[in-house]
Amino acid sequence: MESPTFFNKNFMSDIDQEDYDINNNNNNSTPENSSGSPPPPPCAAFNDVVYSKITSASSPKKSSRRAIQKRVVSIPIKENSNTNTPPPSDSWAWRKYGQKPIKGSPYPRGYYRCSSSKGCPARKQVERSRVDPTLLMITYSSEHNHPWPASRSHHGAKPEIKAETREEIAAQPEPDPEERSFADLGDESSLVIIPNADEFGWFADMETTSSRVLESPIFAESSSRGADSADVAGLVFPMGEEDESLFADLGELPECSLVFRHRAVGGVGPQAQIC
DNA sequence: CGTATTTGACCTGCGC
DNA sequence: GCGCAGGTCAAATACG
Repeated sequence: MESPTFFNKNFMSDIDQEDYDINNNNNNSTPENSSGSPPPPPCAAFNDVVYSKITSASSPKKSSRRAIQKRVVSIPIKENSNTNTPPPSDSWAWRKYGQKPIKGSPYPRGYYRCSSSKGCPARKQVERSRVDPTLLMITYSSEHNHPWPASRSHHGAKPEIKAETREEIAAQPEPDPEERSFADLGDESSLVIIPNADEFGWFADMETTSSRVLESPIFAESSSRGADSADVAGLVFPMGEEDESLFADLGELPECSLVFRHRAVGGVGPQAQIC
C-alpha cells in the first residue's frame, strides 16, 4: 500500500555529508543542529536519514513509495584494496547488483542487496571515502521499520533467493520471529559497527594500513589474542562457537556491536566505543 | 547447471 | 526544459 510520504532532500548527500562531517572533524555541525533541531543522540556520529523514495512510475515493480532508513558506517581498510576487493563481511548475505563510478570520487560505489532472507528489502552501498581512502563507507538502507533479517547463514549455506524477483519481494514480507526492525539499528548512530567478533577476520583483511582501529584497546586485545577474541565478544556479544544463534541475533546490532568513532578533535583515528 | 557478479542501459530526481 | 548524477535493472558472463 502506498503511504503518503515526504521527501527529505537531506538524503541526497548522505554519504558525502557523513564523510565530510567525519573527516573534517565537523561532527557537531550537522544540518540538524544548524537548523535548530534537537541534537543527535550521544552516539550519533551519523545521521539516520529517513526519507521516502518515489520510484519509477513506468516500472510497476518500483512504483511503491517507501520510507527508507539509512545508516552509514565507515570501516578502515587496506589502502591497497582495490575496487574488486569484496567488502568486509557483516552478518548478512549481500548480493551485488550494481556498481557505479561516483563523480568526484576515484572510487566506484558498489550496490548490494540483502540476500539473507527472502524478501529482504535491505540494501547497502559500499564505497571508499574520497577523503580518506583507507575508510570504507558502507551505507545500509532499508524500508523504515521493515524487519531486519536474521543474519545470513554462515558456513556455506547459500542464501536462498534464487527465484526471488522484485515482485516477490514486494509480495511477501513474511517477517521471521527473530527478525528485528531495521529501525532498531538506527537507535544508535555510530561510525563503525563491528557486528561480530567471529568476523573480525575481515578486519585482519583490512588492518595493515589501518591499524588505527587496532589502536583501540579493545581491538588490540582482540587481535592479539586471536581465537580468544571471545573476550571481546564477551564485552559486547555473548558469543561462542554456536554463533549461529548469535548471528540470528545480529539484527540487534546496537546491542552487540563494537562501535568506533572518529575523534572529532585531534584528528586521530577512530576511537573505540561501545554505545 | 544453478547462482553470483559484471556492466551497459535505462529511469528518476535535482540543479541550473 | 535540459543535462547531470545517482540508483536500479537485466542480459551476459563467470564461477563453483
